[in-house]
Amino acid sequence: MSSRQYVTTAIDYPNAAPHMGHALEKILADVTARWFRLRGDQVRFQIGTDEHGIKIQQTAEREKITPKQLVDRNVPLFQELYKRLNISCDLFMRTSDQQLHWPTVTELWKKLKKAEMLEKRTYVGLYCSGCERFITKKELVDGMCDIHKRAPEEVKEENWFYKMSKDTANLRDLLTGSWDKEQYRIVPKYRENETLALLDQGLEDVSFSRPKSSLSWGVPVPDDADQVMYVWCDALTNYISGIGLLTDHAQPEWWNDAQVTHVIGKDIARFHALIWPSMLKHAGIRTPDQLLIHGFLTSEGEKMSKSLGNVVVPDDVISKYGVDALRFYLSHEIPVGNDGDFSWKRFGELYDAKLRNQLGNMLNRVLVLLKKDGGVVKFDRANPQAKALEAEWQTYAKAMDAHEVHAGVQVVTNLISVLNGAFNDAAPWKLKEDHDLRISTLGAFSESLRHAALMLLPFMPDTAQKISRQLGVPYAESMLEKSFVITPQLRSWGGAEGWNQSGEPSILFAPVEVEAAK
RNA sequence: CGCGGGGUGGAGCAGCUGGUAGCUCGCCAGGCUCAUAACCUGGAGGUCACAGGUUCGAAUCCUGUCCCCGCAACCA
Repeated sequence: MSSRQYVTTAIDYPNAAPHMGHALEKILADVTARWFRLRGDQVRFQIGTDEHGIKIQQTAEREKITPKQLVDRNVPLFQELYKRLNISCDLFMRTSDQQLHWPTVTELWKKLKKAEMLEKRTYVGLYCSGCERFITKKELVDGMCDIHKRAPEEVKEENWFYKMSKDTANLRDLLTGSWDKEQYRIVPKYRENETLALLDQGLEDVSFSRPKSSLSWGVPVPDDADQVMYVWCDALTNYISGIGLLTDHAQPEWWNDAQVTHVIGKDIARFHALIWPSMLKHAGIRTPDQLLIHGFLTSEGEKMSKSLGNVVVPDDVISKYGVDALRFYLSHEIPVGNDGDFSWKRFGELYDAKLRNQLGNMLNRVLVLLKKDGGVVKFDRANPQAKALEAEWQTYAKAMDAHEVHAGVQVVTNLISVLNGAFNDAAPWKLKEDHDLRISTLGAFSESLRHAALMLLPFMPDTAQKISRQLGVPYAESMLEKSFVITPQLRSWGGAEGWNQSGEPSILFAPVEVEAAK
């Protein structure tokens, strides 16, 4: 296990406001990054925006502003959302950043050219003015664009092409075995088959640039004033421009001596699995280690779309239920890789059942009784719960290491459920005569809750801290720092040193009014 | 034969490196009363889409069939 971790997400395309899908990816990546830190790894975590391209250019034209003005207006929407979501990134990289991003991109292009992977060709394609893009022969129905019912025109243009077809065999080796001793793995495993199927068909060379006349908003191709880079060399490169590779301010330790994890959506898996490692390899840079692929979100069982009017804005959810409830929902409900659904009804159910009635109430039951007895935290070293917790920690860590986030969070919800049952059996409120037994019983439950809070730290950092504060755990104030580590000591029974007094109980998750059905 | 995902008790889902079918909500009956009208226990309810096959044994692997949904239109 590497002790240095570099985690990235896909960079978002800011030609519209962010929605729930963006939140899903960042939260998944953040949970991963936080888990790495908590287990003691050194972590660098980067997100950002992909700001170039034809769509941005067109949207800007429509709104009669410059592309620069458009992105400068929209990018803060993303940055503010991620701040609210508690995304613990170290850098937010913008591809329009000419100081940080462009030098690496330009240098990478030069290297690929020197490696003879780039070649200028005349591209002849069928252009549909309705789609405003080139379409393939396969998409034609009776020689017409099926969407706009009109015949496309044949258009020629000069493009730089990247000779990816040469790497078909190498990439298969990389993904299934190794290529020059380097390995690149897709998680979850079943997503790998999709990519391998593409390899079976043989890879085609990919277009890497556009004439300036059709795309002006982007990074200029070096030594070719008429061409602007297309998305691949520009956007993918953010992962290494963020750490300055190929420049004089490079921090190569975050690439060469780290485990590199790219967190992305299933739609762009093929580019990250194929083009990206190929580019790196030919530029003399090692390939990444793993691709963590998540699915898409539907809204109330249907595809999220503006025309259906069911696009869920993360801010609405946060305002109503709080950030941690959203982080919990997305972590708990959606197995990594699978598609998931956002439903207000389900959200409310989960909030009430798991967070309010189970977790919040459990904490309150213990602390209120404890307070009546003066809040002294004292418990026996030997306790049946200690053994059980050890097993829970193992299951939890195993799930988290395997990026099975939903399984990890379920370890905690199960634990809380078991505690509620055990609390009923122990019935400390009935132990009126036996003061010592009452204290040690309540102490043991407090200790179990301390562990639960530690396990919740990657998913719901603020809540984890609130619980710890209410319990009066001495390390509560420092547990949100990036340097905080869940040591073997901390995860052992009675591992919180100097803890002997509980804090003030308060409501963790308040009831939320459910609006009448519309 | 485009690619892919899925069909599991009333609803929504997990399980799918094979061995008595789990979870949340809802329903019924008890218990408790420390707690956020919260908590706990028990129960009713499923031939795990269908048909074959492999196996001592399949929701879980293989083959075929039937449905549903994504990807090509803002959108991860």
